[in-house]
Amino acid sequence: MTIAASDISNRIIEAVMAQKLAPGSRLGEQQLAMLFDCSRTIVREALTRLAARGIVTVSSRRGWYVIEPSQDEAREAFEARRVIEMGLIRCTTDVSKTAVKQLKSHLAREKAAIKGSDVGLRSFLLGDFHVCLAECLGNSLLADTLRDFTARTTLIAMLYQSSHDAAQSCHEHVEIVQALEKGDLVRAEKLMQAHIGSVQSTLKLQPASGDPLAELRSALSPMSNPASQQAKPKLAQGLHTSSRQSTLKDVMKKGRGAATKTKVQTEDNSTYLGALL
Amino acid sequence: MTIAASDISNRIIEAVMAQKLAPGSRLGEQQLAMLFDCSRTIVREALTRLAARGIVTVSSRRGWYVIEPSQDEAREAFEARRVIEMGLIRCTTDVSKTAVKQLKSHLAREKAAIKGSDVGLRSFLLGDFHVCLAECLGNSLLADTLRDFTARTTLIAMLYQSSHDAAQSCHEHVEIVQALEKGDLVRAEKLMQAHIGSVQSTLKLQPASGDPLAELRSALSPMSNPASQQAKPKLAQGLHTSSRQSTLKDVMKKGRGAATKTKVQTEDNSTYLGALL
DNA sequence: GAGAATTGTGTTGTGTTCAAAATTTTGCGT
DNA sequence: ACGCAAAATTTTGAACACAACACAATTCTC
Repeated sequence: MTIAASDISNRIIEAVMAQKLAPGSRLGEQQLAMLFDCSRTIVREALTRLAARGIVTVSSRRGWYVIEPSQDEAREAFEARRVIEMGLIRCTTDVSKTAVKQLKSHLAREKAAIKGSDVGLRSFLLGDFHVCLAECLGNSLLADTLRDFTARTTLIAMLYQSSHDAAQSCHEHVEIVQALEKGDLVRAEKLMQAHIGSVQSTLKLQPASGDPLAELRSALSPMSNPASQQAKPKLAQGLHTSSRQSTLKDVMKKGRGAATKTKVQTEDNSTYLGALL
Repeated sequence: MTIAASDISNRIIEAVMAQKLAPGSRLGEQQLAMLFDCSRTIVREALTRLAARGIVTVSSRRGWYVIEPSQDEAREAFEARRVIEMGLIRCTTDVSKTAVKQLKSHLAREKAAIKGSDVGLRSFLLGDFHVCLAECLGNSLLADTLRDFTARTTLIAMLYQSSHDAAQSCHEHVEIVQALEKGDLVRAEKLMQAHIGSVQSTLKLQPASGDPLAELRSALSPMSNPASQQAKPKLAQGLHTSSRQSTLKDVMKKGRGAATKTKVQTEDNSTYLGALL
């Protein structure tokens, strides 16, 4: 079977949740088309869907980019998640055995990922827990919504340099599941509120100061340890790059019709969007 | 300015909320393109967006249709709305003066529409109240989500022949706003729960019986008053129609390039998709 | 006359083309 | 070396053409 639009959008969502695509990353139609070996039409459909879900935006005749939520949007996203997840637990009457089993299985994977070295998988699983929770509580519609919102908050965490600890987050998940298993829904709700709040509180949100240079000033201030770099620039590195496109033009000039079947150097593309593979 | 994809999708959403597009309605790309005097490409983008939002589906090589939620999806949709709207009120600390003012203005429009004769406007406003509420409580992200969910429940109400009364619904809205104005959030939350529950409870959901013919049996049973027809077929009438397309083919055969600018008989199209105008 | 095969028609799926706009590069003058 | 302007390139926007498919109606066969 050939590549479908949903495959592409799913991969992009996953890459976002795995913090492999930073906010503001460029998603060129041509590059994605070459990466997935399909035509721009398919890519366009995938990106259009993602735009409707609020994960990417298109700037007219400039290109598609992963969203960069404003501070206000960040607040709304966290509030939305709090509303949904607390409401979900509140409207739950009882938690089935199979649900608990599934959740515990998920927790096991989280723990394994935290011990392991795959940072992307770790980030993905920590976010996916909330989606899984909604699914286990029997509402796939809310699960889908939460997936989008979780991807959004992941981006926010990247953008505002969240310093939240993975192990702590996982432990809070464990406690929530424990409360759910016991049927203590009130406690579960409180724990969830605290959990989301603790993630949100680690964001470095600037108090809307009158100084527009505040961000630059703090970013460019001399560091105590010059060897270790900040988190965000490291991630964005190699994603924004728009140089080294010598092959791109050559491939396109090759003629009509043949472009589709041409197996272009995937190695070269992986430099830009390898996060999706 | 020319027609944009968002215009089309907005119009479709509004038509759904106004019960002018029944579940299962066919949305032909060509028909919409002619109706909005644009190319299929634009229509396609609009429909793709709506598909991502769960309002329409595309059946491969058969066409685009307004969704027909299953009973399970109906349950999930109402539950999702309950979760979000109750959670929203629960997470609210105080309601601003301007918010109350906006809500009251909305209520006034609702009352006017109920006295008036525009059934579409009435239906739209009754649904839009919930979107407005989320917006007034300061979360446009949830407002957008609620818009989709509300459109969905509107379709469900059409599909399962909800017998809910508009005046009662409006009165319940009034009570909710009153509670919010007083700052009695606990009462507002309870009222909201009751409100959504009362709408949901009027649905004619079949108890999952072992008899697959139950629906047909009840639908085809002899009526006491043969003059008055059921609600749903009346609405769907003229929307599903696929005959009388004599002009469509002629227009398309007319030649290349001229199709875009051709002002085809809008009167004829309005027979099918006039709900969007 | 009933059923199967076939043809016809309409509709979406996908790739390609051309144009417009924005960005980057290049070149020139100071 | 710097700034500015113009050209070249990239990239999306939109239209279009054709292929693939589904459904309906017709015809053919038994």
